Amino acid sequence: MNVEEIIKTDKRIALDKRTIIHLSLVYNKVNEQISLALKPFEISVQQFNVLRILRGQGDTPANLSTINDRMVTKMSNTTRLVDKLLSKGYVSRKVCKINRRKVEIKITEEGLDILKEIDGILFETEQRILKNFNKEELKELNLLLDKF
Amino acid sequence: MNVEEIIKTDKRIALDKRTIIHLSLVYNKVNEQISLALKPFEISVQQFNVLRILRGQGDTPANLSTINDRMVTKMSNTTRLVDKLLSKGYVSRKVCKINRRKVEIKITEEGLDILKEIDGILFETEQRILKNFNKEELKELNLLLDKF
DNA sequence: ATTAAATTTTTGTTAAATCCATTATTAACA
DNA sequence: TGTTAATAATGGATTTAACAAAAATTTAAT
Repeated sequence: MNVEEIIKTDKRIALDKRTIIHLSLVYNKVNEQISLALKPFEISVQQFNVLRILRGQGDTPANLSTINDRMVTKMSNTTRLVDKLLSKGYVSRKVCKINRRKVEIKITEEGLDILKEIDGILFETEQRILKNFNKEELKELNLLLDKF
Repeated sequence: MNVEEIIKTDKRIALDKRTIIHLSLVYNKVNEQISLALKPFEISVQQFNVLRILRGQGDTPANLSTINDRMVTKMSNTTRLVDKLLSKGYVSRKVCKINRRKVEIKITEEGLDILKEIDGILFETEQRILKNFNKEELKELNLLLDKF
């Protein structure tokens, strides 16, 4: 991916600016491919992420703020994201007995099933996205990303 | 930024998966800071990008597909993005005489003025976002991003 | 010249994100 | 205990995005 070519400019862009544009372009591209991979399952990247978080929780039910924390997204949205997953039968929700302000959200068997299906496709997609990298380069990239 | 810490997991994540999650986290963080910097100007990142593209065009007016090309976003949105900028007086739009399907979009003086204002703030924001990088690291990062 | 095809932009519809206020419950504490 | 503050989640209103289809115009083809 060549930044200047994509945004069709002949001017030299300052390294800082270029880095941030570069990052956006790459993220867009990656996101596009992942959305596409999820499309047959009629699930959005966000919904998928919530499911993944819930699976990660094991038997411990998660409440909305926990999900929200792990998501870097806005709470008000998370409520409705969970609504969507609920209506698809992928999660269950009930009020927490100990603290009735909280809700306990758990992934259902159906949720686990669809995640299992998605896992394979997603793995392939990730491989494809990263096909030009060797292991060392990936490590290096992760180290650099840590600096943000 | 430590991935495992942010998404609060103790499991080891495969390098490929980790890279992609890492990228999303970084992008989100960056985007958040830039949106915040633009907020006082009541302009969205997308709108700002359009303005920047138009400034890059100099006197050559751009049509919608040109803008769209340089944006990695969907066309149907671009029309309405330009509508917004038009209503704020930052761009002008008229039908192209030679090919009446096309529109000619140009940035106005007001548009240039606000861009000039934003430039400074954005520069600071970029510096802040990248404060942990030295020049070599940025170059390295850009090289790695090219591999996507 | 007439019709079909392609290009460029717009519009309608629906879904998703964002902002801000509100409700419900619990915690703090004078 | 009663009052205020803090926390957790929800809901309404508005923007923005995504998808599909339509409208307007030009190009190509017979």
